[in-house]
Amino acid sequence: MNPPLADSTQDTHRRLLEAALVVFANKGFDGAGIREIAERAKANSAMVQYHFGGKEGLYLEALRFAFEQGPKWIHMLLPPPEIGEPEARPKALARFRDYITSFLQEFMECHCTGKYLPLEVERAAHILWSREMQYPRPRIEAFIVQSLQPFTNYLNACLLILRPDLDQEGLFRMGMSIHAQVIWMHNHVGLNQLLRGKPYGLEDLDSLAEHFIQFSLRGLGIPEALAPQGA
Amino acid sequence: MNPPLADSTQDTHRRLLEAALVVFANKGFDGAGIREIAERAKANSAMVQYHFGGKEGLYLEALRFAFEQGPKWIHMLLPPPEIGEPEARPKALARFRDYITSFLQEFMECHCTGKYLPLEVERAAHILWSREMQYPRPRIEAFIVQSLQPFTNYLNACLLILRPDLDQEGLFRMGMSIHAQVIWMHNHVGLNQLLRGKPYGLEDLDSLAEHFIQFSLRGLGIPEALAPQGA
DNA sequence: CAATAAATCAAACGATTGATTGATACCCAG
DNA sequence: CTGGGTATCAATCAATCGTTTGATTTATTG
Repeated sequence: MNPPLADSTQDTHRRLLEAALVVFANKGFDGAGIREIAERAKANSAMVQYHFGGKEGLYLEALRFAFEQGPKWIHMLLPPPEIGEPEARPKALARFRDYITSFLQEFMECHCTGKYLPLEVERAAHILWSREMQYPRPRIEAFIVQSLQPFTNYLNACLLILRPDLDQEGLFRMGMSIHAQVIWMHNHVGLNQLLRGKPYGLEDLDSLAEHFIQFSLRGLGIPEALAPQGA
Repeated sequence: MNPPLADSTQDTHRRLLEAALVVFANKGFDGAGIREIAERAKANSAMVQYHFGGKEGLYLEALRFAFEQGPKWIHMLLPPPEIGEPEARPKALARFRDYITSFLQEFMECHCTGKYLPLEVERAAHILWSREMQYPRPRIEAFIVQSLQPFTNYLNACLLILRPDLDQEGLFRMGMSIHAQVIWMHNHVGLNQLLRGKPYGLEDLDSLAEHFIQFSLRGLGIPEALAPQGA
């Protein structure tokens, strides 16, 4: 079945996926043509039906493929502290710093250099991700929410300790204000470049992360939050 | 020429525009069909070529139409204070409050009730706006930046006074962190609803605006910013 | 090697796309 | 009424769409 398959078998499958990622990202679902995708993948257009059951199937698989890239890094972070844990507060503060930094770093590394995939493909994955986040295709919504769950959970766990006085709605709004900032970087690369004049690059990573951290900690109303380097 | 034209003449023109707004918003440029737009507008599909020179022309005009709705309210606000002006600081603070409040109010009123146009059309205008902001079509970029100029200018004028110590890049980042929050509300209505469980409505307007204002003022590092009601 | 299955391909299918055409209805000035 | 410009319409155009087909090549197995 799957494991012992030869090279070329899974090869066109994979090539189609990567090509689809790029073309779908550049032209959208309706704007992209199966023939163009197949041509870029150096495959026959009929292979789309053979491997994925059609254009829609290819799109879904490409999305799944793109979304797999995302939540990997968050599981590499130290877990946020539990509620009753000793030293919970400074730990939560450090985890919060890690979260913002890693989010920005992962995104910018993928966007500026191809970290996991060819640069073009990786960029396409980001574009598809953010596009579906804004206007999820029908039947994708549940998948989107599920893919975002690890992120919202991680941040929420930190906030729960940093601001134990807030109710659920208050926490949600804080999370919104914080996530909005980093996701803005993620979703509006082109617009940022237009407004700023020059694009952000890897060299801006540290200072940008520090800005978002400081702004958010102050916004959160956390008194102890001044040293640039957390534990 | 234009002024003395009869009813039905400009009528189909307008009907086509509104229908295009909705269909383009729902299905994107490539997903939308001329025939569907014409049918919704109760017009012949050939009228698209006659009035707008083709599908692309209709899309551009629909965008222009949608974008005209936007920058109206910002010119109704009191102008931000000049640099040397007396009382510049408290004035800038008040203008900042007005800006955030009006931004959110305008958007939510348009989204929840149709303020200027039929609700469906107005929602479509917002969708088109945010979509083009994220992935501007070729030849649209300049138009986008130009449409956003009044907003960035207004906020920047306030920040320039509230944080005169910051350099250009520092101001840009503050503007980013602030705008990201309110535009997040604007661009991710559906996602917010999914994550929160229930959608935001007009009844949340005041408390939401207050949250964004407080969070941003704290994030800005402004000492005097506590009273809910500004001058 | 032969045989079965999986994978690939060129070609063509029907449907739909945006655009075009030529005729028709309308309106206002002469 | 007549003439000319504007607006609308049904019908049609070539092109492209996603999909299907049937033959062919490639890989796997007995």
